[in-house]
Amino acid sequence: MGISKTEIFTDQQNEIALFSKVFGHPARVAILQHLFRIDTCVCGDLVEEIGLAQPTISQHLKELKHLGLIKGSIEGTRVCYCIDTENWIKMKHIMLAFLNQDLKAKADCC
Amino acid sequence: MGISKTEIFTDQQNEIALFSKVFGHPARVAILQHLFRIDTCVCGDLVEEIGLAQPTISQHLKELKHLGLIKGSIEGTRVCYCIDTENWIKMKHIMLAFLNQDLKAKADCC
DNA sequence: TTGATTCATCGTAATATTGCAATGAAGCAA
DNA sequence: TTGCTTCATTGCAATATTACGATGAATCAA
Repeated sequence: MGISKTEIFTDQQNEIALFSKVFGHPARVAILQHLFRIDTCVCGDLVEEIGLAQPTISQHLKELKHLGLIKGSIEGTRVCYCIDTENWIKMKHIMLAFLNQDLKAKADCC
Repeated sequence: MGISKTEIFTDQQNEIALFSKVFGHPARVAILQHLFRIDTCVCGDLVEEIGLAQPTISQHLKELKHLGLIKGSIEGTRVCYCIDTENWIKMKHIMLAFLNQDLKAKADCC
C-alpha cells in the first residue's frame, strides 16, 4: 500500500528510518557533500552543481530542511544554505548507535 | 517521475543512497536490530517479532539479502537468517565516511 | 502417500517518490 | 513603475514502494 506501518515500531526505529530515507537519494547526498566541501553558505549555484532542474533541487532542499539537517537564510533574491551542524551531530549519534551494533555482537553463524 | 537519475551522480553517492534506502523503512531497521540482539541465526520467528504479514517480512528480508547485509541458510522447512558481518562492516565504513564529514568542516555560518 | 509447516513468489491495490514545466512571490535595478 | 533574477509552489505524469491474500515449492512426520 505504499504506506509504512510506523505505529508498530519504536520511536528510535522510526527515527533511524526517517534519517535514512532522506539519505536514500543520491541528489540529497550530493547536496550535503557539496555543502560540507564548500564549508560555507551556498547561494544559488546548487542547481548547476547537481544537475537537476530547479524545482527538483528545491524539493530536495525542502526535505533536508524539514529534518533540520540544513538551514537557509534569505539574502536579497538569493537563498543561502548550509549544514545545521548541531542537528547533524545529533543525527550522527543516532545513526552511529545503529551502525555500531556489530561491536556488541559476536559473529555471523550461518 | 519516480525514477532517480543515478547516472549523474558518483558511484559513491549512489552507494550511500542505496544503503540508506534499505535502512529507510522501520521494519528493516527492526529486523537488523533483532538479528544483532539475538546474536545468532534467527529461524522463522521474525514474523511474530516484527508484526507484519509473512509475505511482507519475506520481501524486506529479500532486500536486505540483496544488499548483502544478511544471509540465510535453509534448515529443513525453516530458513535461518543472520547478519553478514563482513559486508556490514564494509557498509559501515562507507556510511561513516559520509556521516563524519562534519569533522573536516568548520561550522555553520547562516 | 497425505497432511502440516515454513518460506518464497505472484498479483494487485494503495500510497509515496521523483522530476519538471508552468506559475507565483519577493527582492533589486533602473 | 517595469523588467530581471532567484527560489518556492503547484500540478501532473511516470515510476517505486509497501502490504497482503493467494498460491507454489520444499521439507518433515506419520
